[in-house]
Amino acid sequence: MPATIKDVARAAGVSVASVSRAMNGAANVLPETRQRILDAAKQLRFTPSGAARSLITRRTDTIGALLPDLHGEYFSELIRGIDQAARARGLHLLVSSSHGNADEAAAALRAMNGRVDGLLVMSPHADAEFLSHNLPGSLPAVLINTMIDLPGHAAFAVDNFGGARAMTRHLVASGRKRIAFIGGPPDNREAQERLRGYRAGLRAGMRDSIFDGDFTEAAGACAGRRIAQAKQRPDAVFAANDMMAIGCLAALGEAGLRVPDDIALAGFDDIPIARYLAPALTTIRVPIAALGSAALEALVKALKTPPTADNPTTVLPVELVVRNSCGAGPPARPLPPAAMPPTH
Amino acid sequence: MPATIKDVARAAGVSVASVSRAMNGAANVLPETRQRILDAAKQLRFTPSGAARSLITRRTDTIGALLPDLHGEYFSELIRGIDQAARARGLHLLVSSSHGNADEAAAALRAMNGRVDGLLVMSPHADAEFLSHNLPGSLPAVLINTMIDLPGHAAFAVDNFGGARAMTRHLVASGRKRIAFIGGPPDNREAQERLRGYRAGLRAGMRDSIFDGDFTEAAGACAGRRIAQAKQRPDAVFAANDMMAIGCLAALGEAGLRVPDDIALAGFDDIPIARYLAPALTTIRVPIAALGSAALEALVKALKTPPTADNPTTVLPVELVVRNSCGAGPPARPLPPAAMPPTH
DNA sequence: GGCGTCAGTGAAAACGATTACATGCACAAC
DNA sequence: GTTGTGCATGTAATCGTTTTCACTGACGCC
Repeated sequence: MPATIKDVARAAGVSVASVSRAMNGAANVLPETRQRILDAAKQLRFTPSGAARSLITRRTDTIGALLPDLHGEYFSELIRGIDQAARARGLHLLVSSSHGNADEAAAALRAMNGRVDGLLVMSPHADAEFLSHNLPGSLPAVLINTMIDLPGHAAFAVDNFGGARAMTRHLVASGRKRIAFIGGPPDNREAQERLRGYRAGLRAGMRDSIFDGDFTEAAGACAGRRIAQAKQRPDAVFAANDMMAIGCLAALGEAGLRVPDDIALAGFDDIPIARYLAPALTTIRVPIAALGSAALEALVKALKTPPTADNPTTVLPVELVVRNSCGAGPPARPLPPAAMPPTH
Repeated sequence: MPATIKDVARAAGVSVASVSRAMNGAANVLPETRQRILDAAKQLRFTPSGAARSLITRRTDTIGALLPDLHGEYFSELIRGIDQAARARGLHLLVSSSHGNADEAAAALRAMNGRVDGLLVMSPHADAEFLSHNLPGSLPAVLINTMIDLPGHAAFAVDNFGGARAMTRHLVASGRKRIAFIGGPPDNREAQERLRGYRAGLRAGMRDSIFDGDFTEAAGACAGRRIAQAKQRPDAVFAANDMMAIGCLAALGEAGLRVPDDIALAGFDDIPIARYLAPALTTIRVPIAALGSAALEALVKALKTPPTADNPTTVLPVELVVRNSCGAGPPARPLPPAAMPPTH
């Protein structure tokens, strides 16, 4: 049972009001009294209860993040970006993840009520109807990587379409004639956008050639094997994400194909592994951490001026990173980058 | 302004007590009344305030995690393990990270008071004195990766010493004669333990050969260059973590040395990149996610039976993963693993 | 000396839930 | 008819803060 403000008041021989004033640095407290209170507080190891405080102040200094999954690089980077921006603002982070179905997601959403000042929502279940039914009260929320437009809520996404189109055009421009595409999960928004971008990037007259995938390495390997055995073998493969490109690379290697000489390979995401592969993977760099930061900044803004009527979905630009796996990259192996902070 | 329990009570024509009972599934509520209340609640989109509720129930169903840093694989895996165990227990996660100094860490700790039921602490500042001064009240806490023994708190760590010793012994056993070690930051607990393990693993009579490092890729490259030029060149390098091994590998390659023929290379951590390097990196697999899960489980236990007097620091075993970079691994490139869940 | 000003402090009302206790009612038993 | 029992419901206390308002002296001014 931690000490309460009453205990401190009693110990210092003052009222709880004075303790509150002294702790929060209000001006109108006699220096001597303040010192007495502070001493008592320190001795009792008093820490104000966040629950009680936020009940009355109606602020929690916490923002909630509803995330789909905690696996892999993507999440790690995203939460890093969010945390960085949050810390700069003195905000805490309440995370909730991996909701198998809409009901779980709804429960998570409701559990956040009264514990957070705003919400960052990135969930496959977060369509307009879901949110309008389950968002408690008028809690400010910012949407991440969802293509829906919900009035009153800002939204951020990555330019999956533009990136995929740029990559496809790059492969076309470097002389590849038959470009295969390994797709992501059919119900995944980002996968859909990347597929769309791939199609848009093909030159008029080029036939598309699509292999099923699900963003996993195993799916990439499976597609790679099929590609290696295809009658009219493609001379380039564009995987909808880097993990599938990795799996594909292994399969192509097993089939005796050389990358990039026999066949070019490209991915999407630029996960850290990408530059260490042999050959280093040409891919699209996605500013995941920036996505998180931008979303949080927007949320903070929405916290101050609640009802921003319009909500343009902000699309963050991506960057084509050309490495060796498509034959057009720098010849040498990558040099180590500038100093990085220790990992742990 | 979200609807409160009073609004629901008024709408349903009952008292707040009945609303509370209906919402929490208490038995003694007339089915008809309950339905009326539930309807009103749904229509008003009522969600109980977490702050108010936890103020009176003295439970938050949330645990706080005080982490040193959010960079890289290590954190990502740790929080994944924590989250997984937490979700299985119906607990939420409040994360706080990157405290440059002890004061910031203390502030973060105090901010958690009243918002969490227990604490997972992994912080360079978390020594016995810091905790006994700043841990609010008698908040249950579990320590991660700190070597201190704090009465009343369970602690978990990874067997850095045993792992480093096992790796060194493996290199010795495979015939390497001069084994160099690239160390981590001198003030880092884990780095110290790994260095100790390296020394313990050398055969009697072998001289140790230590190069400074700081867990970054750049430091590994720097050490690699010095190693390549050494008068009595080592025939094996053991880097205190994988990132440094990666940097070292690049530097050795630039110097014209072949791994593992001219020189063996080993790392520590088994980050995902490790198996994709050319050659694939021999390393020590660290069960980071399991570390997080185990710590959370222990915390949950401490929540139920508060004052467990004894607190043996539980050391989680690590695993030697032999790949090609030390010359003793399997010849082929790794096959893709079994299916993995999508990353996003 | 009476009176307004002001600074320091305390008393008490919030905040939104839970829950112990009281109340009222219906029904059965005597 | 009185009383006891039990159930559904309401009343009010409670959690630990912040904050408004009232109070008390001290002080300066006329």
